[in-house]
Amino acid sequence: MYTIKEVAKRLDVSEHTLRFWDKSGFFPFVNRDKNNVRNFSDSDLNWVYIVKCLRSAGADNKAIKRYIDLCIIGDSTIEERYEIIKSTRVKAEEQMKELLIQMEVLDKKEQYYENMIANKENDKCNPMNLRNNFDAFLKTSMANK
Amino acid sequence: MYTIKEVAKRLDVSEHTLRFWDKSGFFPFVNRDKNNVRNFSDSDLNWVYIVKCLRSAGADNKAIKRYIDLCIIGDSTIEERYEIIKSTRVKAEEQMKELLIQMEVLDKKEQYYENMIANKENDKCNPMNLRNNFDAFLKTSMANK
DNA sequence: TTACAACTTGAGAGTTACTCTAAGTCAAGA
DNA sequence: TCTTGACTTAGAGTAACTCTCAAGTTGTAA
Repeated sequence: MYTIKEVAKRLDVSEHTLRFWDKSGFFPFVNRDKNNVRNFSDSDLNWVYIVKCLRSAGADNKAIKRYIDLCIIGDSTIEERYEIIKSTRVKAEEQMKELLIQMEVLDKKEQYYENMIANKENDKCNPMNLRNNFDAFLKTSMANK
Repeated sequence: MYTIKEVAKRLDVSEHTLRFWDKSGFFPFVNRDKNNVRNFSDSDLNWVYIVKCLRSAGADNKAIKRYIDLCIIGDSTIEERYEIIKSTRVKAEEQMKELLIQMEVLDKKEQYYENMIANKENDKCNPMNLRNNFDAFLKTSMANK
């Protein structure tokens, strides 16, 4: 059995978010002790992890709630649950593709700046570079006004 | 030259979001015509794309604004810009890793449901299955009350 | 020339999904 | 007994959109 703090730590989801998810009806099976404190079982932990996966793969909270409600209803809802999972998977794949392209763009930018910084270091004694630094200083001073 | 609509279409960012980004100071170079209509040049388009990359890679709007302000100041800010790009890249990589694991989880779920659905089809004439369907129907009826 | 359709604009309200704060309950240790 | 710390809820605050609306401009068709 796990407290909300332990679940937060294990699954890297904030306690705030876990309470918010609980309030949203995402954890219908989590028990409370006599002081109303949440007691997460191993299977609850698994459940929370599924919610996390769906969420960060791109499902919105409405879809997640729907999925959970369908799970509670039972076997007759398998097709719709399947559709929710499938469309979430598609969203995750789209995210991945976008991310891959965007990471390449960032890589190029990173390299560009690395070159700039390296050249600056090499040119420390170059009078033109001092001139550039002075221009940059002027611009900065003006921008800070 | 492109209108906001064309930019929205080309870069798959809504017009609303583009106006919001403009209001947030993300497009300091975009010109307007005599009727105050935005006129995006090719280099503006590129700029918007960089903003999009930074955003979906995980930079928040504050960091993006900072990055843009640094670009305007000029060469003296290269180090800080480099740090922003680098940390955004790290965020993108973390997102990727998470997404990969989560996609695997979704794949397994998807397969599980595919099996369930396939078995259901095969067992149409099995009396036990009819019994299960009836149970599911009862549960559904109760849940809908 | 007028009417309308299809654009654009900014202001500001609404939404989603957290994220944080305040005020309170409870149990264990000094 | 006091204090510390973990938990609780309700509700306010925030980020980043997302949408609605009234108003202005332009092109075309009657």
